[in-house]
Amino acid sequence: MSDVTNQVKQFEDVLRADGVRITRQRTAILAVLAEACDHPDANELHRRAQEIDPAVSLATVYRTLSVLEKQGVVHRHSFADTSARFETADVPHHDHIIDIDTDKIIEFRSPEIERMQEEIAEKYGYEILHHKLELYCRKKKKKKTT
Amino acid sequence: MSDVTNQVKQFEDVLRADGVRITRQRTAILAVLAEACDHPDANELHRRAQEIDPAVSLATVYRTLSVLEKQGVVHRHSFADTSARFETADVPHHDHIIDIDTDKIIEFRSPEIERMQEEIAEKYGYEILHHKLELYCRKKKKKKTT
DNA sequence: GTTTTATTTGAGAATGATTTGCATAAGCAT
DNA sequence: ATGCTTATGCAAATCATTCTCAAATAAAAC
Repeated sequence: MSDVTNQVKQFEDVLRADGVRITRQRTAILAVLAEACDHPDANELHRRAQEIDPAVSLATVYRTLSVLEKQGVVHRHSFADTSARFETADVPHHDHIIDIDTDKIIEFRSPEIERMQEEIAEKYGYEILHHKLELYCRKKKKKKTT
Repeated sequence: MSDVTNQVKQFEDVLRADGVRITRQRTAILAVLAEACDHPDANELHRRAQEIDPAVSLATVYRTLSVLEKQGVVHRHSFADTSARFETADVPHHDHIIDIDTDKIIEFRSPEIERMQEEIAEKYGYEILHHKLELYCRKKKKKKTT
């Protein structure tokens, strides 16, 4: 059984455990999310989901994404774009470098930064539920600048 | 001369230096931004600007905010809300703790975290143009939980 | 201070993303 | 299979934001 199929099953278990019904369209959307290695927006997810099952409407994509976000299965991002972008929440937490020229997104982890975040929150009497760290960057030129 | 008046003049100088015209409505919007200690959205800025000068339309607020952002006079944020929120860029850079229960926003600085961000970007061959660090938090209970 | 000229403005229409109402379809516990 | 409840599709509604265009007005030139 492929990783994707397996992951979809895992997601479905999480949902079922919370009384969320597993429908054809939700399975299709979960499959798309599981195999996406980028950060697609609702429209793109809709396009991809329809390749698996044409009976998926855009409204359902939006509704499903909200459900999945509430269940903690996906994360919603709003980078520089106007539309929200999504990714599965199963991978270990990471933050993002956004290449402002190419829109390419690089994921990175920094346990040290996260430790410091905890310290800061602690200082103000808060606990962190989640956080967002985005570095908007440009490739460094090696020699002469353009 | 009040701090606010003074700051508005400073902003105007920056704009003029770039050939941006100083209009009644822009002055009003700058004044509102200068005295705002929260992070208002365009609608709220519009409401406040109209108290100073009723001849400020919402479209102009949006247009002006775009100009000001381009000039580096304001920063645009998109926290959990749907609408963008703004603050003047004159204060030293800082990041935000967002209280998810009360929506209250606390500003903090961490030169150490910023140093680490630089290291990470460097590792990938990038230079950071700007960044965004947001901690979505909840107040810690002292004793028993609710 | 008046004229010139390019910008800026207000009002509302247009857009794009996301949500919602409602009648129908379909999960899932029994 | 049956019934109850939730999910779906479609289209209309919302929300934030941008755009169009004629009229107003800064700043520059006289």
